[in-house]
Amino acid sequence: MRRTKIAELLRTEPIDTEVLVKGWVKAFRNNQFIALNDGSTPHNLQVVLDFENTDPAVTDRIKFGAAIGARGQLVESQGKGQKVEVKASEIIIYGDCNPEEFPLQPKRQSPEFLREHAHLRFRTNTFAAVFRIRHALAYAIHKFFNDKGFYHQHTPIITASDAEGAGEMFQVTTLPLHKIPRTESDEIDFSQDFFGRATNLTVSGQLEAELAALALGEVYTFGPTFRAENSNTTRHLAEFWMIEPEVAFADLDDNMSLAEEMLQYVIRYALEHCADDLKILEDRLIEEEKTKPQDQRSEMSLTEKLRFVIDNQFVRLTYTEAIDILKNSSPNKKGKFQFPVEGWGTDLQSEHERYLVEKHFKKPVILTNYPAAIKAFYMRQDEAKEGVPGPTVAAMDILFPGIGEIVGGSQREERLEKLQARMKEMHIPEKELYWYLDTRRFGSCPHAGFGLGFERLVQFVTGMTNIRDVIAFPRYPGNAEF
RNA sequence: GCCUCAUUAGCUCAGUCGGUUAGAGCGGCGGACUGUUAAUCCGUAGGUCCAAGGUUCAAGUCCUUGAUGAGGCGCCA
Repeated sequence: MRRTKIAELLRTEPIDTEVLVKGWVKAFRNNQFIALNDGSTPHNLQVVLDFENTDPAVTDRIKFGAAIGARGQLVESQGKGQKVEVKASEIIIYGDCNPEEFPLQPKRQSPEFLREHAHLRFRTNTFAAVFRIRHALAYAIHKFFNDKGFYHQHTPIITASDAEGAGEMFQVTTLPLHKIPRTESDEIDFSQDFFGRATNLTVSGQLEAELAALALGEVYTFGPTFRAENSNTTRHLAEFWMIEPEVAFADLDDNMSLAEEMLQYVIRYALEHCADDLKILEDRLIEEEKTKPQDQRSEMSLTEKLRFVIDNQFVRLTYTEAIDILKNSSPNKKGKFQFPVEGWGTDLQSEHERYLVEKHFKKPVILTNYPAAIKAFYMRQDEAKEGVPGPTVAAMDILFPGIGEIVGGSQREERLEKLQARMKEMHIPEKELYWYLDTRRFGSCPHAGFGLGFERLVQFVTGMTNIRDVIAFPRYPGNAEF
């Protein structure tokens, strides 16, 4: 007999048919009622035993966490709480689960504890919901771009360029670490290394994506990204997944519109396809809120927050305008900011970004046209503008409540001379990036793109406050377990 | 990397001013009940108080150092 998934069974409700279900025991009540979950849905199926006619050797093995199968008649439930249930005629034990040794318990456990048991946390309602939503978001991203005519590109994970300036890199080598070969001038002799040169794990697929965009028109990457920064926060990982669209013949406005449309699309997709999982996470957050003092509770529930983002346009304003708002803000005047807003030219602190997003506008904000001095070499240089004290670039950062920067992007500098001048200023060796500059030499055109931190998106949609809880096996300083 | 806080039973946590035998809820185990919904009821076991050193007649409690975890900041997606 073929196994029916619980999701399908609950969807079609084939009453009075013989079914076979398989899953993990979530609860065993009254020696009689098994709550069974197989991961296909957050909902459990109730399996009812005829306890008087079931071998005690079998019932003794029906423990929280055990893997079992149940064959029987699907019938209308006599109890409240579920429409249907399976009257079991046979129970198959696949895998026992000793409750004295199993770290999980049928009760709330802290995210910190579960993180230490990340190999088992999929079994919890919360994490099962998170990882189903993570999948749905990944799928929605591919669907969004595919339906718009974008081509998914796989960019290299091992790269020889260390000129991207996006952060510290992990070195990749096969040289023996206990006996590193040296040149005559006592430098590490990378000519003996696997690739014949120094290599690293990628910090961004952008530069390669640009090459593809300048032929295929509209492309995106969706791959792992590595940063060897010693970051200890709730929104940084050493290994994370990033989506990087790149569009030919697009300017900064097109870029912002694409990012906004994509974010709203995928959030709407989650609301439409993951309602039950979102409900679990929303209820979890409501419970958590109860432990907080009144003034620290959030005004909106999780789904209200998500609806709000898809129903409202993001605010677009320039860095220069943001500085004005911040300078005149009451926390700045009252000296409430830990870092007072000095003036034009310095980067915004996260408390400033949070003020703009969470207090002033109360919605996602796109900040644009940052000072050139604080942004990357490849961003397009703006024309001088009245009221703007210094040179700016066509950059944009999308800031979300609670998460901060979820997207960072720009229109790219397509003019060869301007790009070369900028690289010289920032001491980026042209020689290493000859291939990047070639796109500006041969058929260059205006183009733009951005990077979306996938885990930050998953964080926002699931309401998980720590980024380490939205990726199965997080990598961060001092931790590469599992 | 910097700052703050934490570490007590399997889990979540309480432990007063340093005082004699370290507690609760949940979970586990045993039993009762048998249409339950994190079932309920009764009983029961369970402790290297993070580690090392120090102060003291006396340390879970105070001090020092370290480890681990959390939150904030920086780096950024």
